[in-house]
Amino acid sequence: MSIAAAPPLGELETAVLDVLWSSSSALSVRAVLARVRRRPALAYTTVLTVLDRLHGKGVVVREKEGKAYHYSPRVTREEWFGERAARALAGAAPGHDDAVLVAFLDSTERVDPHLLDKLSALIAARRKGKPR
Amino acid sequence: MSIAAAPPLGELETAVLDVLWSSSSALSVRAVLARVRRRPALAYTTVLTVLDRLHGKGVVVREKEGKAYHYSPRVTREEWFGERAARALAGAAPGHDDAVLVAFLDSTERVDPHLLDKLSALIAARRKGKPR
DNA sequence: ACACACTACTACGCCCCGTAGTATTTGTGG
DNA sequence: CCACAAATACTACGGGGCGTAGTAGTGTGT
Repeated sequence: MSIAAAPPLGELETAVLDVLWSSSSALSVRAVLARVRRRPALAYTTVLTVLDRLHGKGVVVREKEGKAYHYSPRVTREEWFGERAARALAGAAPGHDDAVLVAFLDSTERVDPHLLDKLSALIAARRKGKPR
Repeated sequence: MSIAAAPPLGELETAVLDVLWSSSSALSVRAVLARVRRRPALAYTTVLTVLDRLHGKGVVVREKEGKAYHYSPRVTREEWFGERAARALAGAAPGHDDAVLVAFLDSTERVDPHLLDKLSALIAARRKGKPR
């Protein structure tokens, strides 16, 4: 479990989420506002709305800290992207042969040849780690 | 090369693309209309518009076949999904450590444990094939 | 040349997102 | 315990994409 559905996010939403990911602790609206560099600067309420929507989507959690809410991501950046990639791969075709995987490897290699090495290494390690 | 940016598609657009992928040959608007089962049935022009937009996005190609255009996907379903997954993985973090990959493997395993086996096998095969 | 089929252009409502103003609540200092 | 500042909640609006489709234009066969 972990991520429900990972809804597609807008550009500002992603930027805000990125700010949260970059912080080690939960942030208030004002803190997020200060860290999102935009020209011209966003209104306080704009950031509030974005955080609220993110909260509504279940992407971030919040808790009252004194008088203000502090927001933090519900999943790590790694989980977020990892989940996305896995979904893209698995959602390709339920009955799929290996073609999708081959295409995936092709694309991945094109982007960063080292990724494949890391992947196979990690898979191997995982097998050793929990050989069920 | 191959895919430019892979824009996000709507639900109907995906369905239409799916019809094209399911066909071995290029299809006319009417042919697509016949294969997209919807209740109530779509209008001819609706399918036309969707195909036109897909064409505008560079997702499908078309060529005149007699008096009508025949449409076909520009990339295979495998390339499409493979590219998506690769992008999701690589786009995670430019300076990324292995955490994203680990998360990716976790999610993948959760969805279909066999995928990991296939992946490592394919990577291994690829190394043999072109041991550059 | 004319009918008919196909394409191109135009349109409209809905929903999401960026953006932000206004109204309401709430914590805290005095 | 009350007023006030700060934060939140509610509301809004324009733009863009998408589902949906009507109407106008164009080409081809007979």
